[in-house]
Order: sequence, then C-alpha cells, then structure tokens
Amino acid sequence: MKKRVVVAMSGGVDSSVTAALMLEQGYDVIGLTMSLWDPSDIGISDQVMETLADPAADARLVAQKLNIEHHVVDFKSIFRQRVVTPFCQDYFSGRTPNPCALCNKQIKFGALLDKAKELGGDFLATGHYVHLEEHAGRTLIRKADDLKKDQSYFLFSLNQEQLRSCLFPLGYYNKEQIRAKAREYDLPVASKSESQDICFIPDGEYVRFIEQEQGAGRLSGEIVHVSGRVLGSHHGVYRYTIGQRKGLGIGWHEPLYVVALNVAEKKVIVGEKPYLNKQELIAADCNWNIQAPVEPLQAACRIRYRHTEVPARLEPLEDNRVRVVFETGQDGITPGQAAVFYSDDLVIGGGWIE
RNA sequence: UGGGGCGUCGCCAAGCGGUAAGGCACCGGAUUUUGAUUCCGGCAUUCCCAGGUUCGAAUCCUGGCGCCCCAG
Repeated sequence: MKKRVVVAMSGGVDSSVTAALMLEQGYDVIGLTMSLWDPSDIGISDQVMETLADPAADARLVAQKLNIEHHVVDFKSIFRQRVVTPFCQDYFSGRTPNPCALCNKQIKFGALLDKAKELGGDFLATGHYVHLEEHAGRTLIRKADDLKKDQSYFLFSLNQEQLRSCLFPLGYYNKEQIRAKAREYDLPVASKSESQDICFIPDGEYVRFIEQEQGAGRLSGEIVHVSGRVLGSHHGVYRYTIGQRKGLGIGWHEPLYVVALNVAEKKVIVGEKPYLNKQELIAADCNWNIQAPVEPLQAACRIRYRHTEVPARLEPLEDNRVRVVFETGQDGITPGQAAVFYSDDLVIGGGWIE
C-alpha cells in the first residue's frame, strides 16, 4: 500500500514541483490548498487586484496536470484570528511581527496538518527549502543545500510530532533546478515569478493594512534622538521597526536608525548606528528540537531572516525563556522576530525576541 | 542704524578669482518571507538680492535685504 502524502499547494512553483516530486517518488498524492484571505477584503486597489493570482485556481490547474486529487480548505477565519490579528497587534505594541513563522506554527503545520490527516495523509509535504534529519531519536531541521533559499529560520517552532509528519523534498535543490523541473513536468506555473513579502498584503502597503485592520489610533508623536533631543515627528510608531533607516526624513550628519519604540509615550527613538548594537537578547516561548537544555550551551543564533547565525551562549531561564549572549554584539535586535538557534546546519531550537 | 559675525540643494557643510566636494534626507533600481539592513544610480548651469571690477567671481568692491552675537 502506497503511503499517502498531502501536499500543501499554494499555486506557486515550489509547491507545485513538490507535488510532482512526491508523485515521482511513488507516493499517493493529494493536493491541498488553503484559502487564507479574500482579495476583496484587504483594501487593495483594483489595479493590484487584477495582478493577483488565484492560488486555488493555479493549484487546481497543476493538480489536473499531474492528475491528482485536489482540495481547498477555507482557513480564512483561523488565519485572521491567529496570524493577521496578532500581526497588527504586534505593530501596535512596538514590535515587528514575523507572520510567516507564526503561520507555519499555527496554520500550515497546525490546522493544515490536521486536515491532511483527516484526508488520510501519512505525511504533509510542503515546498520549504529545508531538510529533515534524525539525530539521537529526534527529528531535526537542517538548512537547505541552497543557502540562498534556506527557510529553516521560519520553521523553528515545529515540535517533534509536527516534524515527524512532514516531508520537505526541496532541500536538495536550488531554485534553478526547481524551475527546470517545473518546465520538465510542463507545469502551468513554471514561469510564475517569485513570491515575496507578506502574502496577505500583496501591495506591500503595511500602513494602510494595519490602519484598516486596527482602525483609528494613529499614535502620532515625536522622533527623539537617544540624547533626548527632539528631531522630528511621525504618524504612528507602528510605521517603524527597529533597525530602520529609511523614511525618517531627518537630515543629520550621519545616518540615523530606529533604535527603540516607546508606545506608551508614542516616541520613536533614533540614534547613530552604534546604538543599534546589542550584546544580548531574551527569547521567549522557546521551542527546542533537541532535548531542552538546563545548562548554558554554546551555539549559533540567527536574529532575523537572511541574517547569518553568529556564535552565542544560550542561557536557559525561567518560563521557557533563554538569554542569548552574543560573542560579538549584533545590530538591530528586534522584538517580535524569531531568534533561531543552530548547531552547525541544524536548527536546535528558537524563540521569540522580547 | 555702536561693535563683531554670517547668508552655498530640504538639513549640515567644503570652497577663499578659474568655471559648485562630501554627509544626511529624498527619489529610482537590485537584493529580500520584515516598507529593515545592505548595495547601485539620480539629485544646485547655480551660490540672499542688485550693481560693479575682471578674459573669468560663490569667491574681490559697492549698496540693499535677512539672520546671529556682544554692547547699550
């Protein structure tokens, strides 16, 4: 009896090729596409609307081409509740959210995985560029061969049960190879452009989106230099993220960066680059892929996507938190982002920066 | 209406007779699962105004105008 794999199909190149690869590897494949938001519901312009692909429709075309069963699940409500709303709330509390990591934990490997099992799936396969490896009886994520596409950072919060139910066939390939395969299989989405930015804000208009979701509350206030000197004003602290340089509109003798956000006083604190550098951070709500440590350990830590992990000492704290002390101070440590811990190319755990 | 200083791109700022540096900001582009970072490109025919001296002035002279400081 063939094992059944449910493939999360977004209508993009990666997940489409994933489905083809699973088929090629002899699995019984079912395609499953999530409906996460309604394009007419997010306040984008008609022009942008016209450029949007319909994930379900594209996925269906691919499924037809591959001759596999295909389903669509409506996760709009849960997606809004568990990803979109927290995303907006984060901005309003002076944090910079990482909705993709949250979505993976809550939706893709939560609700979607449940649905996959409901459909009789032995595994859920996705188009993430990562590997899975067994170490000492535990399943760990290893970085993709193609480090440019590596997505291990976004998957740090998956637990053992979730990981054991997953297949990530793309980890051995680079993007060019995947595209080549898409053409080889003659998939209708072979030349689709790379998706980037946050899926539910296709026009990239964060401010518009957040204000629409959260209503009024503009939180306008002052832009203040670390010295205390007021340098300008802003139209809402949620428009800024720590480490940001562009958009401050302040002429100064050198570049200024956002170094802190004070929601209570509605202040955006800016300073020269050295003020961005911090020696340590606290990560909360940690997930461990290895046995949760009780003693400090030496590892490497990545503080945002596309950041190269750097050596750090991880000190376990109360309440599932960890103090991360870097060997070399890091710029732009941002609350709301994930701190992901690596040992060589393996993800050993991670948490959310406080 | 005594004395001194200053007025160069939105901000800071070089230039001191030879035909407008640079930084910041801003704009455009590349990269990007953070409007982050980073990177690349663009950005004053014109120097407060009006005359004058010079082959030639932002740079010298004269007169205005506007700031600032110190004295009254």
